[in-house]
Parts: sequence; C-alpha cells; structure tokens
Amino acid sequence: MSLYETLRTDLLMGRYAPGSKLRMETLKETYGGSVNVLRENLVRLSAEGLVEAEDQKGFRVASLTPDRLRDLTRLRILLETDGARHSFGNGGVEWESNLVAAHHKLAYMEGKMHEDETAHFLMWHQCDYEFHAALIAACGSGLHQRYHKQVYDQFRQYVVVELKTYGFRGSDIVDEHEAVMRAALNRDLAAFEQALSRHLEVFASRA
Amino acid sequence: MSLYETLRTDLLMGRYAPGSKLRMETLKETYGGSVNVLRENLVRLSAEGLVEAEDQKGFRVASLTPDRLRDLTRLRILLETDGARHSFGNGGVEWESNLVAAHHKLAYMEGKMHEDETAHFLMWHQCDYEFHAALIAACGSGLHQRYHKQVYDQFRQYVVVELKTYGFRGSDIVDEHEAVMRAALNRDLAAFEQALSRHLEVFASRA
DNA sequence: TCAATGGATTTTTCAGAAAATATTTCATTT
DNA sequence: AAATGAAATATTTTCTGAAAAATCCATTGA
Repeated sequence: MSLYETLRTDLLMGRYAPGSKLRMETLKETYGGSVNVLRENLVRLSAEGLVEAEDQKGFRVASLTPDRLRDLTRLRILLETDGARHSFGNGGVEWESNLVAAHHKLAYMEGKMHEDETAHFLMWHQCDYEFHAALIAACGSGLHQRYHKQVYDQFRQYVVVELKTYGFRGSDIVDEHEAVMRAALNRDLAAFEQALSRHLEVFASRA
Repeated sequence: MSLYETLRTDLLMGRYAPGSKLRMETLKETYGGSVNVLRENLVRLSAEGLVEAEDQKGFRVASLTPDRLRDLTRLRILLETDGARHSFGNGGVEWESNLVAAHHKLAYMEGKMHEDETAHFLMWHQCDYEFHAALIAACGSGLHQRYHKQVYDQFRQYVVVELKTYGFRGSDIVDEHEAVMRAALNRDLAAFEQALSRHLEVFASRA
C-alpha cells in the first residue's frame, strides 16, 4: 500500500483524533520516508478535505465541527440524489443487479456487526461505501463520482467517531438502506431523496 | 503572489497548452524554487483538477476532452442551481444587491471586451467568476462554494481556450447573464435552471 | 496581570545527489 | 524494411542534511 493510501486509511479510521496535530517528526517515525514525500501527501489530503493545513503551522487532522457535518450532509444528499436521478435514466439491469448485490453484502455485514463490531468495522465501511457508490454508478460522470467519493470520505470521519463512541446503531440503519434501495429500484426520485435524507440526517442529528 | 497562485493563474490563463508536459527543469527555471516545493504545488493542483499526474511520468496540464467538459458543465449546473435554490431561501436584500452589483460590473466589462479583448481578458474572467459566485453566495455552505469554485476553474480552462481561438462571443453572453440574474432575483428556480443551462450548454456545444 | 523578550521547537525551504523509472538510440535479427 | 532488444540518455522521484523562517513557550520586567 502506498504512503498515500496508508495515511488516508489511518486518518479515515480514526487513528488520530480529529483536530489533532500531525507533527513531521512523528509522522517520519511512523511511516518512514522523508519530509518532502510526507508533505506532498499531506498537501493532497488537505485538498481532499481530510487534513487541514495552516500556513507555517503545519498540518492537523480535519476537525469535526457541526457546521462541516451539515455542509457534508447537504452535499452528499445533493450528489447522491442527482447521481441517482441520472442512474435512473441510464442504468439498466446491470446497474440494478450491482445495486442489489451491494445491498445484499451490506445487509450481511450489518448482521455481522451485531456479533463483533471491531472485527467487521473496516469491512462494513467498505460495504457501506460500495452501496452508496452503486446508487450513482450509472450516473455517467466520472467527475461526479470522484467528488462524491471525496465528500463521502469526509462524512465518514464523523461516522467512524460516532461508531466508536456509541457503538453500531443497529437495525435502524438496515431499514434505512433498504428503503433507499427500494426507492432506487422503483426509480422513484422523491421517495429516494426522502429516504436518503432521512438516512443521513438522522445520523447527523445524533453525531 | 505565492508560487501556488502564480502557477494556478498561468495554468488557468492558458500559458501552457492543455495536455502539455510540465517538466521539472523548465518549471524550476521559470518559477525558481526547489523541486520539492514545485511538486507540492503540482500535487495540490492535480487534486483540484487543473493538472494531471501520471505516476513516474510527471505532470501535465489537464487535457480538454469533450467528456470532461460535459461532466464539468453538468456539475456546474447542479452546484449553481442548488446553491441558488438555497440562496433564494436565505438571501436577503444584501445578497440581492451584491448580485446586482456583480452583474453590473460584469456587463460593464463585457462592453469593454468589445473594445479590446486582450486588455480586459483577465478582468472579465474575474467578473464572470464573481457573478456566478454571487448567485450562490447565500447558499449557507462554505464547502459547497469551495467545490463550486473548483469546478468553475476547471470549466474556465475551456472558456479561455475558446476565447483565445474564436474571440469573445459578444452580446449573446450579456443576454444570457441578464436572464440568469433576472430569474435569480425573481427567485424562479425553474427559469433559473433553464437560463443557466442554456448559458453553459450553448458554450459547451461550441467548444 | 500583562506584554515583551529570547531561546527552543517546528515548519518550511533549499541544494545536490542517488535511486527508480521512462524514453530514445542504435545495432542486430527476422 | 520492420521488429527486437540492449545500451545510453533523460526524467522523475526520493533522500539527506542543513539552513532559514516562523511559531511556541516560559521567564522576566513593568
């Protein structure tokens, strides 16, 4: 795994507390590599919103403010809803069956989460992303998908912290995902937006 | 001006042909500074979509493909329409008058463009951005605005090339901007989306 | 208490070289 | 003549160690 991916995973999975300082010396010890390479990656990660860069004051993990969560929630709803709208138009059986598959896998992982949260932590996140990505997979715009991933990843920071603090919030999530998928398969945009908004905003109001 | 801003402006204003290679040696001669700093900035600019990075093959100016233009157009319409929708709700007289002011300045610059395109080139771009930014200025989400700027800047690459190739396409643009502003002031979302789509898609179909 | 000061810490930049990879050149073979 | 492959060249990428610039912090003096 490249330094970029390693760093990114560690940031996403809550290895460092949000808002905490990322000191060069420490990073060098942890990841090896020289200052330049580390900086390059930190610069990239700040452009992607996972890291904050303050001029002459180095880098820190992006902070978890309520405002940012609100912004991220709104953007996710916007990008997923519009992406889904296009998928409704472009997507055929292929798209549908990939979506059903992703949802099945996700539902399975959510079952597993009740057994052992920490063991399936990473895998559940992976499946959750793949489900939400599948919704917009047929939107026909790579750039749209790229921005969605960026926003999703920032949102995930909040999810990880919430999950580590309060534990997996169980069957509600399963129902919400189910409702989202059903609306997508029915190509019912209004229902989709409502189900998705519910899914994300319920989370945002808890976190 | 920082190296980042200088580089960014040069890229945006078409100093280098789209798709052309950015060789380290050349950049060092042009901008000074050492390799590391240059790389940091190029990494950042590739995360923002103005530069393409190919592993082990260095950096090049982002290429102008029709697909990318289509994606960028769609995203601009999405972000500006949704941003405007929120502005309609949140924006008061303050927002309105800033919008009117931005439009007035833009219309003035578009008059100047008929006199001397190259002289007012940079200023017109500035005003065009400020107008489009003013539309979503009251959307209430800094992140939304940040992403919009990113998309706008990438779109601008195409505008600059088109403008340099065919010259300023005159009074059509003025009318389009006028229609967009009027719809915004009337808080008529459907009209707004239509006017904006027209404005951007007419351009996209020409370029 | 508050602000100024000076030393310690940290970030940022630098220059040059080494390592890794790409590209070109050119002789050889098919 | 076209294709192949190895050597030479060029370029990117990484590393090192250090200097420069900025920030942080604890102590001093008002």
